[in-house]
Amino acid sequence: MNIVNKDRRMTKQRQVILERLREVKTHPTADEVYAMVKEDLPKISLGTVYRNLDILAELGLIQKLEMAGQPKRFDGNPHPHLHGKCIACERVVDLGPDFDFGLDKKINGFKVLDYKLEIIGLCSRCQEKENKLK
Amino acid sequence: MNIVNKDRRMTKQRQVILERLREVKTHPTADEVYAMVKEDLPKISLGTVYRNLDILAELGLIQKLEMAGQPKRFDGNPHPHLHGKCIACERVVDLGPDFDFGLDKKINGFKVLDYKLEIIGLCSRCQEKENKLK
DNA sequence: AATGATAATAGTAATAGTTATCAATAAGAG
DNA sequence: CTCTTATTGATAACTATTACTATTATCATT
Repeated sequence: MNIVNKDRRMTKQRQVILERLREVKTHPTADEVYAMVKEDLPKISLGTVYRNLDILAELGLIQKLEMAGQPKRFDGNPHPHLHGKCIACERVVDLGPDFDFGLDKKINGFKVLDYKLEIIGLCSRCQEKENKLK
Repeated sequence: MNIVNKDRRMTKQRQVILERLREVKTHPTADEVYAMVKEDLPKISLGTVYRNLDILAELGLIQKLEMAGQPKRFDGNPHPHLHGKCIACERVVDLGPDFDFGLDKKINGFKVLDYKLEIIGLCSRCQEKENKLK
């Protein structure tokens, strides 16, 4: 594993968290990751999960999604892409490549360095359900 | 006051919270609103502030800003507009009218009903400071 | 393979922000 | 003025997350 350097060690816990997160296309919360990983490592502690999710995000191996007013979610795919939050089923789904919002430009004198775009709506699955009810 | 209806009463507390929030161009947190309002109503409780901020937002008289990973902030201006979060001074500043992102369209089958755009960068004040240091 | 420095762990306490509970109070319709 | 009940202050509870600490495990160096 190439994430090992003088400051970081690859522990079993860190490895399993990363593997598990990569296997899955949902965007689990720390609690959900905890539940998933406990299947392999029943003795792992929740603090360890939080710590490692932060470290893995810091290393750029995963993504930390901070949705407004909700628990953070984690994405095994580290490449930036757009996320949609379904108001019906509460799932967070991938919507493909992010917009090129354009960084380093200015809006009203404010220098844009980064941005977070959160799409809220209905996933295709819930739209179908909605249509059947009519 | 026209906010009064069969379910809502205009209490002194609610009134002061609204007035105070309207006077100010910052985007205070619930705690900060609490401090501001206590000047007029020393006996008000924090719970009352939270409750009324929610109700006022629900009535469309103010805006609740849910920034990713930070305490909620409140805006006395209920009209949608873009906000920028300065990474240097931590202030939230108004950036003028929001983009017309386009609602009810679909992205990859996902029906867009709403969205939240959060700009992160440097406010003009902090850019000046930065330039002086060079 | 054994050693040693120290990163990481499990378990738990602590914190921040927010929401819920409830008896007492007060808005405002009649 | 009276009555209904929304609202309040005070406080407990709750959720998500971070901090603390003695013990354990990784891994570079022997």
